[in-house]
Amino acid sequence: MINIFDIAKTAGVSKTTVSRVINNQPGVREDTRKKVLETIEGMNYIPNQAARSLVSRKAGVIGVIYNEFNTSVYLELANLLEKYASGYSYNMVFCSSNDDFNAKARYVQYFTGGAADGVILFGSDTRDRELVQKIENINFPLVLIENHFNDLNINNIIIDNFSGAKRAVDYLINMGHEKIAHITGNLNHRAASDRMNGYIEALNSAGINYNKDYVVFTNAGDNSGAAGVEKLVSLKEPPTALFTFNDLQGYEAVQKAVELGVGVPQELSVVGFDNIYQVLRFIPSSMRLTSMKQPMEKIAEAAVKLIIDNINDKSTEPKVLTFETEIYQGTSCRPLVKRLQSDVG
Amino acid sequence: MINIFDIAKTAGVSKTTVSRVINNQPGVREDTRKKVLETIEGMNYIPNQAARSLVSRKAGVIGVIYNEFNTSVYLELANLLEKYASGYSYNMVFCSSNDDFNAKARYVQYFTGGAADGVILFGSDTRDRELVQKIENINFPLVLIENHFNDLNINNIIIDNFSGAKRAVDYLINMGHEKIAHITGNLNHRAASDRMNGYIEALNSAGINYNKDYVVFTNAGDNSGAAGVEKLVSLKEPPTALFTFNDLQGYEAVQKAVELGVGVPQELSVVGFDNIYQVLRFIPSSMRLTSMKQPMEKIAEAAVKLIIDNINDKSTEPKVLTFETEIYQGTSCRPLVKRLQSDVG
DNA sequence: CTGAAAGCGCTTACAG
DNA sequence: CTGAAAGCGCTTACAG
Repeated sequence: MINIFDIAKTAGVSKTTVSRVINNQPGVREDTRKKVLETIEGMNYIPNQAARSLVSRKAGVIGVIYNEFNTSVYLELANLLEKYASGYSYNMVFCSSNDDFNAKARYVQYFTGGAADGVILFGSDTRDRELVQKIENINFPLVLIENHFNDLNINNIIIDNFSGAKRAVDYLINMGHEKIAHITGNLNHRAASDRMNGYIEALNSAGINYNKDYVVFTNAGDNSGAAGVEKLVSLKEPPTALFTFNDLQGYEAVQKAVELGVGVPQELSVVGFDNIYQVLRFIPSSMRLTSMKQPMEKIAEAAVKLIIDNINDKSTEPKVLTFETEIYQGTSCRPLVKRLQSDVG
Repeated sequence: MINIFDIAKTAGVSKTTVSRVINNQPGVREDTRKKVLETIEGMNYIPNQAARSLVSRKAGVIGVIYNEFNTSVYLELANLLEKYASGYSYNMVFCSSNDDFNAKARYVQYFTGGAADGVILFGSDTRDRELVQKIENINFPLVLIENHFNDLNINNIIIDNFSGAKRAVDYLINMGHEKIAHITGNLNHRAASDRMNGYIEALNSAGINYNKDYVVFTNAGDNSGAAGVEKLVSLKEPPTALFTFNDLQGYEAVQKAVELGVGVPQELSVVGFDNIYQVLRFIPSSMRLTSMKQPMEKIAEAAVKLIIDNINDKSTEPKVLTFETEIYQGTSCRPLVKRLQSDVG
């Protein structure tokens, strides 16, 4: 393997000069620089990353840990993170723990051992607490995205699920709906309980009574949206609108409702959460679910800024940034008023 | 930052002994090992990755470069690569070039500079040639997946698009179809021309004449499937079956055909390529496209094995491994024979 | 503008 | 079973 000394010898200069050229530092005569660059090019020299970061004490890398690479709104986030990091001349590298705690611990050790200058931990997993604490113990730059260790006082970027859910249900209420159902996620997860509470708050604010028949508790697993809507439409007084914990349940609910002869949006308006369609936009579909959309660009920008600030000054106070969702109006909702009028008329 | 010397001093042993413990090497008395481990734990010590790889000349890392993280069948591949690498005690780290050549060059430099022991370059991009050659010049372990620099003699894992396409069209022929159309991809790309040639070969083998009206040339862009099928169904003698370059076109074609009053599969059978549904399986849909499926597990396993073999022995001859696709039978095809019989009856 | 020397934090022979 | 010493390939003061 060819190293900086080989280049120095061939170019007839010192290692120091080669180093200056590699790092684009000033104080090298133009012809010297040129000669060195030619030698580097000619000998296919690539500076050793390990040696560089060992001595400079920085890797120029931000590490991102995912639980899994899957088709979700957070896949888009990866590309955006890279884009913003690139603007700060940082490399952004990703890994997937494949939902294996040991693998995640391995990647944390890898990054915190100096392979990265900071770590972004993405996604919610209560088992992460121990790892998060380890990272904090060594005062290693860290940003969480969508995680909830509120007691830990760390950089965290979160989505305002409560307000988003309230806004979703307000949207339905403003369309004249009062019989509004909710299919929950796993209420042990913060996102699910927040969305559930937003649903309740919207009803309360509008003076609509909470009807326990209209709330279907699920763990957000496969088929939970379909099973949920099946229960709801079989009620004596079925709801005219439905807010689901996420889009998967929303799409499932739409499909199942139609199968059962309940038209969407004619007889049932549906609002989901996440607007996953932005990831799936290439899949043609006649139905576009109305949903709450997360501001991915802003999230990526903030995450990168936060981690870099933390890298540059390790004594900064941790920040918690909250982002609001906005409604995407698809084709799965319609005002209730008009139907009542035409029924009367 | 606390280092191996701090641990050695506190534990009352030498750095060498600490190193042995860190690396699980034999030749350390059990109580010594225990004492060292406790010291490491108590002082939150994490070995410096840069120093380790500088001296050991290995990173324990395989780098994977994507053009972009997006919702495709190759997203699943990422998780599988991690899984297999993990089995060999390698970390698998990923990066996205965001389709920016400079960014890709930066990541190549990063990995080949010692941040990784080998690189897997994923996806087809003719601009990659220069980078591939650079990596080859320094004899750095490299595996391409689905790329086609046939002249370069490098490790490559490819899908047999020709045979796959032939098999797809054979499937339609065996159902009694003869009027079989094809919507192409961008024929400048190897995958597209191979699939096109497989289509032709299937027709030839069955003694069916090539009908140029049945072939719609596209660049596989948005709406190419919809536009293609629109042309086809307006022919005097419209085809009874369609093979599309990929699933996106397939799904588009199905939807557009139905919109135009052409039932799928009643009046038109459609076969796609890639079986992207395995990535999208959570999206409920009443239609499941029949498609050619790539053996992702085998591809991931082979890629990891190939790169590790190359890391362990840099003088091995490059291998080109070809994988066959298999048909996934969805609900978008049906035999022509039955319809003819019922038409007659 | 250029270079000699020290040192980053480890692992690896080597010696005992 | 344990440790002293050399050295991996760089960058960073420092000196000139």
